[in-house]
Amino acid sequence: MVIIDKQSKKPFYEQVVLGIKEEILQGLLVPGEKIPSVREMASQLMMNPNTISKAYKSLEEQGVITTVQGRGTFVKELVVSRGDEEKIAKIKGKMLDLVIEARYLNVELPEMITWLSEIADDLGGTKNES
Amino acid sequence: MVIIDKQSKKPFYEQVVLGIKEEILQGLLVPGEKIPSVREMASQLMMNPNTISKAYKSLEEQGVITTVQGRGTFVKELVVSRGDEEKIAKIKGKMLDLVIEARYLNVELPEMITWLSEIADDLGGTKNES
Amino acid sequence: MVIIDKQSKKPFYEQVVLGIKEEILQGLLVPGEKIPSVREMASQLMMNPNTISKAYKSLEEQGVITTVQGRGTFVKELVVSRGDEEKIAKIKGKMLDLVIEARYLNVELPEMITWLSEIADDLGGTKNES
Amino acid sequence: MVIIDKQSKKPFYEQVVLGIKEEILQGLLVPGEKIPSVREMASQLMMNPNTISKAYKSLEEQGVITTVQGRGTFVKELVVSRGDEEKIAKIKGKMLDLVIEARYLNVELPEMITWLSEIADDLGGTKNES
DNA sequence: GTGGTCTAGACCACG
DNA sequence: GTGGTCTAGACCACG
Repeated sequence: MVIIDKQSKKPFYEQVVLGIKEEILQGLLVPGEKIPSVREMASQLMMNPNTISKAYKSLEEQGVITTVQGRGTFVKELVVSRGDEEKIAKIKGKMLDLVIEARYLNVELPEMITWLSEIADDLGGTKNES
Repeated sequence: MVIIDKQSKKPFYEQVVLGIKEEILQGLLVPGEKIPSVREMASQLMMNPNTISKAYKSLEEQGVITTVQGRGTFVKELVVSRGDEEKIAKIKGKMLDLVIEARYLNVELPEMITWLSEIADDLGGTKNES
Repeated sequence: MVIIDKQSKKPFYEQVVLGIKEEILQGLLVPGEKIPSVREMASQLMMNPNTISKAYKSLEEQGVITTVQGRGTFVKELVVSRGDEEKIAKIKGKMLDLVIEARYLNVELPEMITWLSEIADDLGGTKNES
Repeated sequence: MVIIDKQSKKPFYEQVVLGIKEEILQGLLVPGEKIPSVREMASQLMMNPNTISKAYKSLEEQGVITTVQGRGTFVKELVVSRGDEEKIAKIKGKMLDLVIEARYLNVELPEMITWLSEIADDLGGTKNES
């Protein structure tokens, strides 16, 4: 169940997108599985259906889910193909920003590596076999 | 010299803030050193002085630089004191988001650790001696 | 309702900041309560929205209010944690300045203590129960 | 000897004005005493003579010192006559601002009264007899 | 409708 | 010349 932080600066729809991706990586959602309809999800999370719709559209564009008219929305096979070097560069850039901010909070490299490992554990190991 | 990506989603003033913090961590700017005036920086980066002013204000609030009475703006002594656990938690959260996105680009943990190390090198190691 | 003294040397946005803090301490604004939008406040006080925005930003950085995704701005739970000795020292310094000026207006210590008490009363006593 | 904090936000000339008033209240400077010339003071404090000049002008307008052409600058008799209710109201207003800020740093009334007493002691008691 | 960002341009105090 | 404040007005993302 995706959790929305209403206090967060991150837009709701982005939180939904990331939350679903996280559940897939964790194996809580498996390929082929049906996810709640826009309206169901909206009422579950107490949010505006438009917001959920926006999130689902984004996930569909990213190839993470697929919508079948009148049937529902389903998790797609997780195929990740290395390739978009531009997107990877962006992530690296964001990582640099995080490291800069962390330094100013007196957090050093070894600790950040520990964080990474913990996060990777949370997501179910390097290889995610469901 | 701070570089601004006019295409980036990140606000200009935040890019300036991060850019200056980066230069300090790299030792390119040292405590006591004068940084360009608001107007100079604005013309260098082809931006409005108000935008630079906003960045400098933010840096001052964060204790990174200090402004002296019509004389200019200076880099402060770098004192980082562990403490703000709330901010640290936020960074951890952003790290999780990055890892999720990275996974979908087929980037795994070992590679991200390598990135971290490279970034840390770029910033001059754990202890930054100028 | 915050009152702005257009004659004052104190910047408008600082007056707004202090005015809102005062209303919170007085219990006129309670945690969770929505405060007027930037535009509303601007038109109420006959000021430019940018000025109000600056005040709200400052209050948010100070942890006094919080902004929620296009929904508005809300008063945060009032948590004051002793700690920033540097800021406390600054206030002490300002108090010294006030005492010096007061002396030159023939106002002595007992009278200033009376003022303090009156002010504290106005703010609802030591413990402010809403 | 007046001390100037070059880091302070308070204008240099105001620091000089307050510093001299403080020394008079403390009895370190007594009526009739000659204070250093603008140039002397400027070199002592390592400041621009224009800044000292501005401070002396302000003190003269306030009736604190008097300048005799070719003779020098002297401390005047300390006559404080209650009267300017407007100025007193301003000080009260600033006191309110200080109390608000103090509250947000978890400093309560009794502590502020202690501060006041300490400050009054530093200035040589309620009645300053030299 | 909400706040966030940015530009343009003006005026000000300080040194 | 320096930064600080303010207005006016524009455009944007989010919900």
